[in-house]
Amino acid sequence: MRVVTWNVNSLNARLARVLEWLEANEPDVALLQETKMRDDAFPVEAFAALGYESAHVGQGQWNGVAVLSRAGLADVERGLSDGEARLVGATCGGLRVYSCYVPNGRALDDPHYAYKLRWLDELRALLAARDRSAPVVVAGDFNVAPADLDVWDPTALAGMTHASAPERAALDEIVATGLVDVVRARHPAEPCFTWWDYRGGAFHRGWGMRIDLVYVDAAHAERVRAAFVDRDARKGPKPSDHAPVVVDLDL
DNA sequence: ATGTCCCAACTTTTGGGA
Repeated sequence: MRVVTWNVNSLNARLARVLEWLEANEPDVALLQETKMRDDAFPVEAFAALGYESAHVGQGQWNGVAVLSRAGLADVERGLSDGEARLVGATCGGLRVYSCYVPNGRALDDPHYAYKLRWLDELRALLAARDRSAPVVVAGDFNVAPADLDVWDPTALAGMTHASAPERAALDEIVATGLVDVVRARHPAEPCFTWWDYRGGAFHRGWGMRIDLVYVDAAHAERVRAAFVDRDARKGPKPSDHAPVVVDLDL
């Protein structure tokens, strides 16, 4: 079972690249974030032509998350209590998956930062209450770099969002529900960045962060056969500012 | 580091968000 998570930064702007990537990499399940479209605009047919069923939670201009699956798609779960289109869960052939788009936070003293922490805590509560009998993948754009290894220059992030202690503690609490960050588990020393700012030549300068994460429940983490970032997908014309993160599971 | 990209709209440029 190949699962990918990818913040596409507008599915309208990225559709050709997403379809091309799906054809080339053949994931069984794709978890998308920042589709930035309403449900009635979601390209159901384009994904169906590649063999994918889809579940989309959209709100229009901002946010928007989706699950695409070639392994079945049932028991769709839509959103948290905030009403924003930031979470969709589904069961794909026995695997429970969640596509997450965590609030950005904007700045440490911004109300949006407190909202980010509340949102992460609500996700933690949802995951703490999950059905433990099924394998689960929780993935997406968490807008948090879990450790200093996950940012190009920790000193540049001092006093900024994405690397603050409360955000990292919120991720730790999510992990404590019994999850494993499988990219970091398999690559303990490489940064494995997933996002680079469009500005300032950040990609070519190596100014990135690892904020797109894939968590697998601890009981199935040893079934991970590969976990990697497809950095090449950040290159070329009209890229997203995020790269896809791919995990292969032998379930 | 803030040099870009994407969206909406009182749209052909600006402002908000990331």
